[in-house]
Amino acid sequence: MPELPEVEIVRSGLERLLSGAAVAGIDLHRRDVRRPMPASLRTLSGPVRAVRRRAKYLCIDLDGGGILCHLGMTGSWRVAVDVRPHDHATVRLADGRRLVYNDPRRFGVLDRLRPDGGHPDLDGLGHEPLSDDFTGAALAACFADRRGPVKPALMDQGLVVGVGNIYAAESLFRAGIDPRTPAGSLRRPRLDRLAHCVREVLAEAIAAGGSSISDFRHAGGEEGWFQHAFRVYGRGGEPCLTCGTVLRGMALGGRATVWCPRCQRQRTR
DNA sequence: CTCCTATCCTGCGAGC
DNA sequence: TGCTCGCAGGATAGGA
Repeated sequence: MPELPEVEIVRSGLERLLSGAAVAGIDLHRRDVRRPMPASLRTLSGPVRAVRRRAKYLCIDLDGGGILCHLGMTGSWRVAVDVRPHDHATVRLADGRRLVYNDPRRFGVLDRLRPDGGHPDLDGLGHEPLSDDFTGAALAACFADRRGPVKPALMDQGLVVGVGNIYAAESLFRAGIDPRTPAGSLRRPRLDRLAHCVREVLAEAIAAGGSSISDFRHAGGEEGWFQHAFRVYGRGGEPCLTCGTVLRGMALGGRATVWCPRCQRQRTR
């Protein structure tokens, strides 16, 4: 479910829900998700100062710390009026509402932020693709000496954050770049284009409310619409919507990858 | 370093 | 209808 656009939509939903709210306490319903959830989370309380996103992480800032959350593949937050399987933690608000973290596969992370809002998981992350410093020049510096394919490089959170399997495929299609192209072989004009296309695809996805695959929903239960705009993701064997060529698929870096052999090239011709 | 694979876990759809 | 298999938005450890 969650790549940068989906996490950003969750963030803005939580921001709206938590604006002016205060945390009364946190209940943990099991010991761990992907990692152990620290017992010190239970002692957090007080007014919500901010709801931030960094990479695919959510940060709920409270005085003296806060909550760090990564949604993994299947994490979600909802205002609970019921109890469901895989509810792993409950944030009790002072007004009586209960905000519940649910995560069937338990690939997510819930941890406590330091009082300064930092966390070891937030160190060593790469460029935010929607920030001004995300340019072809930045990509050139990241990709230098990388001989592996560009798609896994684009998904490496130490280089560029927030881009996962869907948006990597869609961005490379839009940029006309074959996902197998050695990252370090790409030159400036194409990297400028790639940076531009990544930014454009992510921004459009946010505007469309994200991509609802199987279970992604907004905090209010609405679906996103960007899944209807996919040009290549999940379309292996089907015709390219631009040129009609049959889209090709193979695993890259262990992830399903689809591209158009005609529209996407390793070199410009 | 870089790169590749396997792994964590549950749910769902395809195919038999 | 009911079963098994493969695969899924992510991240990381371990080996080559």
